[in-house]
Amino acid sequence: MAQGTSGKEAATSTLWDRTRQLAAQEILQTALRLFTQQGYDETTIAQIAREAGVSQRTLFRYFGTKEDLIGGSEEQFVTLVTETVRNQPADAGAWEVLRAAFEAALSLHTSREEALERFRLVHDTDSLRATYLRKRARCQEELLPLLEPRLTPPGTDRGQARAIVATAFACFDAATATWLEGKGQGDILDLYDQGLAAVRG
Amino acid sequence: MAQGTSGKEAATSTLWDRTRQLAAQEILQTALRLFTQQGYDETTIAQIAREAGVSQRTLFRYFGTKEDLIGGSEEQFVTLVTETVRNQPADAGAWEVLRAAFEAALSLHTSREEALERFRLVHDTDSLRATYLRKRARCQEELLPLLEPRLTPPGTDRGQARAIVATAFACFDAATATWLEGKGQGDILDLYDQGLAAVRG
DNA sequence: GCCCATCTGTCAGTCGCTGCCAAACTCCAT
DNA sequence: ATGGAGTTTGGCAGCGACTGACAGATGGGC
Repeated sequence: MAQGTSGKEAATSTLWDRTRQLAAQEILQTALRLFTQQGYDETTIAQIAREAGVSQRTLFRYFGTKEDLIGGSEEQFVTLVTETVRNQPADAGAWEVLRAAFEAALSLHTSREEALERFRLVHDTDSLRATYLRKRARCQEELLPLLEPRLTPPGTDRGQARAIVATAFACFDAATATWLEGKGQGDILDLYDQGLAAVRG
Repeated sequence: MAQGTSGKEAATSTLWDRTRQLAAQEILQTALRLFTQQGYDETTIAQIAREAGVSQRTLFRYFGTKEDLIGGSEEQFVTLVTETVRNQPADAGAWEVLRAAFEAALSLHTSREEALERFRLVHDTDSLRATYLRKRARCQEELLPLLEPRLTPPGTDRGQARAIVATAFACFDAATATWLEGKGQGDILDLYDQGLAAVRG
């Protein structure tokens, strides 16, 4: 497909999978480059496929959706959040657990610059923002049963649990929005704490 | 286009506009009927246009997007919320004002059944849910400057204001979700109060 | 009745996305 | 290494949402 790989060190899996992974990476990098260069909506699948050296059909087999080309990180985000919550000590409260999950999720990004770029792309592109919000909503629903046993007043019902989770995510979103507005100044988690403090008096 | 209107009482505007409005209503009713009958994604624009007696092109001239066929109510929702907030007494606090806005928005629905049906459609259809969330986000941003002078601790900054607005909407969403889960039992506003109480408790 | 403005339908085209089929490829057994 | 089995790939045709352009119909003002 692309250049022949001269090196042939032993790999964990078959040569096929390695090629596959390489192709996926190539597609992803091309897509991200074009998105940041000329915008998401202005970049067509055809162009990405052409520049990545694959057919449109193959591209859609790797990533089922155009949004998936940038949404992979969101998928990671969701997975990491739920996983972190699951692995938290049993005596930790709901708010505490959620904060830890956000902290873990934020540590995914390699650099401030990369995080800023990606956040801005999602924040400014309507369709991407919509997809993110959708995934976030699903994540909240998944978190619900995990958090119910951690709620401090035992009389708390499902509806209230939902409100708590929704609030945590809302404050996280507000924090990232403010962080973006300030061009990446300060720490998102600090902004999250400040926002939550304002809410909970 | 459709049947000739035999009645010709004096109207506020020209006959043209009246015809226009009638056609729009016809399209809207047809769309809503088909959506609830066979689902949103399973209903094509072509089908709506055919059954409403207009061309696809005309349909798109009336409603720029398929989502607009059901999103009109959301547009109303957003408008009413911001307008209510704007007309609130100057000494009312942010939380108070937001609650009043939600209450006003909920009074839009004619009946519990209709509200239930529409909420469920938006809640269960991914694309519609995404569009609703997008509009909600824009609404939050518009509300921000209106609420900043109403925040009780004067040292509250923009980031914290954003968190408060986001939390209010999050709790409202949680309330509607819980309301839907309970098949419309109880009052959404009560659920909202309970959720917020759990958050701010 | 006539002209102008507006609206409407038709047509063609773009873009995201999917099903289908034949060719190319990797892998394994012989 | 050779053949067969299972995957993967690319090209093609097609669907559905949506848009621009053009020609024709329609209402309003004279």
